[in-house]
Formats: sequence, C-alpha cells, structure tokens
Amino acid sequence: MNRQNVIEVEHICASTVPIFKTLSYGELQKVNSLIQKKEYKKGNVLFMRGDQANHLYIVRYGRVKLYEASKDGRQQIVRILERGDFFGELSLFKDECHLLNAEALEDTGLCLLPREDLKNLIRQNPEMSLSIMQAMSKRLAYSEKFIGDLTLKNVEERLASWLMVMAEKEGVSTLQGIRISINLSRQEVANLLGTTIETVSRKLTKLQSEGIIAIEGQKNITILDKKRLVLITD
Amino acid sequence: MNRQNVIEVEHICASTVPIFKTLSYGELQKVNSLIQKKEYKKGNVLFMRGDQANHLYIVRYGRVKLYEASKDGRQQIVRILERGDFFGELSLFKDECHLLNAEALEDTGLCLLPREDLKNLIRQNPEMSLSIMQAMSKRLAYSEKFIGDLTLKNVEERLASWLMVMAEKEGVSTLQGIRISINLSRQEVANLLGTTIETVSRKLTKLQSEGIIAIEGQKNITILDKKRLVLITD
DNA sequence: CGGTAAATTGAGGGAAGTCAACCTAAGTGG
DNA sequence: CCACTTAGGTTGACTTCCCTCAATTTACCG
Repeated sequence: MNRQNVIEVEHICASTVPIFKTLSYGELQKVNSLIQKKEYKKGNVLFMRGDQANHLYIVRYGRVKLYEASKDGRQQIVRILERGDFFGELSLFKDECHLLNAEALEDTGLCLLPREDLKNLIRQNPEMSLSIMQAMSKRLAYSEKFIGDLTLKNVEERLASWLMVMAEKEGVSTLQGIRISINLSRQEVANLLGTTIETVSRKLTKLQSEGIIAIEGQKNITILDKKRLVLITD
Repeated sequence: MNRQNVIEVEHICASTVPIFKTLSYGELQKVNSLIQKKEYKKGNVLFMRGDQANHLYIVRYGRVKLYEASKDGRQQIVRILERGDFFGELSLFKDECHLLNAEALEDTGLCLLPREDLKNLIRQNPEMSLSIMQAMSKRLAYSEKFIGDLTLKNVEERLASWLMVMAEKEGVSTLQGIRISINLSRQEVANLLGTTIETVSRKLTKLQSEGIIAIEGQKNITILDKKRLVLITD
C-alpha cells in the first residue's frame, strides 16, 4: 500500500465517517492511532452470533451483510452495511455478544475501535454521542419499518418498495426510465425481502410483463413506470 | 393528587428511569423542572405517524403500544412500552417526524422532555448518553431479532417464543407450572406476533391439546411443560 | 464455444388468511 | 340473583399466497 492509500484510508476511517464528523483534527489523529484495520475477502465471516463483541466496526470499503440464520440454513438479512456505516455498538457494554452473523458481500476493509477507546471518546466528546445516537435511531427506524413491512405487505409490495429504495439511492436516469444495477444475487435479494429465490424471480417477471420494469441480464433493472411501481409499494 | 403521589412521580420520572440513573441529585432536580407530565386514557392516541417529534417520552405508569398500520386497518405492534421505558429519541434531531403510531393500552402517565433540554442534558452528562445508547442498542437488538423471527419462524414458533418471554418476565411458579396473565386481547397478541386472531386462537388450542399449556379463562395461561415449549421455540 | 452456476418456470402442497357461524365470559340492569 | 346483552374468543370451511421440489433455460467465464 503506497502513501496515497494510507492517507485515503485515514481520511475515510476517522473523518468522512459520520460518527466522527464532530471531532477536531487533533482528536481525529488520536482516533487514527487507536483503530486497527482489517480486510476480508468476499464470503469471509466477520463474526458469528454469540461471539464476544469487543469492537465498534466501521466499513472503510466494500459491503457487509448482517443476518440471522435458522437451523435449516435459511437466512434473513437484517441490514447491509456500506462505506461509512458502523455496527457493533452493543460492544459498548461489557460481556455483550453479537446477536447476528456478519459476512463480507465483497472484498471489504474495516476499522476496528476497541470498546474502552470508544467509551472514552464518547465521554470526552458529547457531540459525538449525538452523532452515534442519530445513526442508531435511523437504524432503529429502518428496522421497525421493516417489521411492519414483513407482516403488513406481501412479497410483491416489499419488492416494489425495495426497488424504489434502490432507485433513490443509486438509480441512474436514462431515456427509458431509472436504471438500477443489482449488486446482489437473487438468493440475497430473497434473503433480504424475507422470501425465496423462486418468488423473487416470479415477481420480477410479473412486473416486467406488466411493463413496469425491464430486466436486462441478471444485474440490471430499469424502472419504466415509476408511478405504477409506487402504487404497488402502497 | 396528594403530596405522596407527587414525590412518587418525581421519583419515577427522573431517578428510577434507567437513562437518568447516572445523574446527580441536583441534576435530577433540574430534569424534574424541565419535564412536563401528561395522562392518557386507555385507547387514546399519543401521536400518529407523520406527527412532528419534539419530545422524549418516558412512561411513568401504564403501557403504550408502538405500531405500524396498513391502509386496510391491520396493525403490526412493533414494541410495547412499560414503566420506565422511553421512546421518541428521533426527536433529538430537528424536523424529524414520528414513524410509528402510539396508543395507550391502558390508562397511562408520561413524562415529556423537550428536544433541546434533552440535548443539553446529553452534552453536560456524557455518561447519560451511554445509558441512552445502551437502551437504544437493546431495542435495536430486539427489533433485529424480531425481523429474523418473522421470516425464519412460523406462527407457532413465534407464539411459543412469546409465551417463554412472558413467563420469564412476569411468570409465577405454581404447582402445575408457570402461570402467566395475558394483559392483551387476542387481537393485540395477533398484532404483536404478526398474525390473525383466529390463528392465535387455533395455535393456543393446539398447544393446550398437546398438554403443553393450560388456558384458564381469557387472560390466564399456565405453562405445563416448559421443556416442550422451548423445543418449539427452536 | 462448451461448462457451470444462476435464474426462470411449472406443478403441487401446506401454512395461514378470510369469512362466517357459533360459543363463552363478564358484566348490566331488572 | 338471574336473564339478557355484548364483546371477545373459538371453530369450521374455504381460499390464497407463497414455499418446495424438479425440470429447463439463461447468463457468464475461461
């Protein structure tokens, strides 16, 4: 890794990351000296449910899925973490264990901040605790909305909602409509929406046959009729 | 309200409540001067999704359900708040709106702490922010576990899990087993478990016919065979 | 181009939802 | 204290959504 990369990495870990945004330059330097960097290859497990939680994890690059697993191997993805996201806030409190499994969806780099260092940072920087709380309350809102969706909406409605979220997050306007590239396999989409591969496939096909979306290859979907898609969303 | 009650109320609002436990006596006095007290009758709506969120709510007595509603009137209860619980932490951040509906399950008393006062408290008491974060991360863990349960478990398994949670929280040991009193209607149990009245009824009857539980009246259930109930839980 | 993993499609089944009828418990008023 | 009322709960019949298993088809990689 050359000098350029080192600067880039430091920049991301302790400055771009929302929860550190209120720190002064000197404090950022200090945080940089406390963090430990780790890399994971796609498919690698970061931790499993029940492992001791001793660090706050911050995503430097790549993506991580947090999921619950059943005994028979099915998975429910609870959240997908991207650059700048953090998780493991439970590690703030002694002897807590991870309640979810975490796995790298692609090659991923993390910053690890030990429990006690994080606690001290919070004690010395009350404004930072507000940033963390803001992030946590957003995550909580997302989770609670998800709970509602799982019981109050059917698969088609959840799929439509998810497509709209993707479109707003990383959609590109084209002549035909909004193009989104799905960087998840059908299996992972199914695990995210709480359904099966086959049902995702069928529902996508249905939306296409109704002229609402166009499926191009395995990874690209164009939303042709945003209005009708939103209607399905509820 | 007599003097005795006033002392009791102050005690609960700003001292027994976990998030204030790290405050000094003087600070508690100050908090007491900032909070506003409100009462709601059973069935009263505290707020609806979309209402401006300007306060932290703390439950003094009674119970509140936080729920999501669908257009056709179905509800998914996301969480039930009891004495000492708080909600509305999203109000910390300007112009945020409530994302859920809140309704009193029984006659309920609340403490309301305005946004700016809460923020100042946090700035002046970093330890308090750790308490709030702990409560939030517990709530988050609960929500995320719930998401997994909704897709990885069937109704019978979720019902069994809920009975076990109730038993551990407020179960009373008797000769026959662990007696729990259900202070929710079947409708609310169904809304909590993400199913319907009829299915709850059928599953309870099934558990009874298998000798795992005994149903006494509408409100009392005795767990006769804890082992087998846990087995269903997974 | 094959070869392989991923995605789609089809057929059948099962868990749970819906609608409707019936039952029961807990008052309420006579 | 009993009969009536009524909301809440249970049960039954039927339906539907989605899961499962299996067979193809498609897309992507060397």
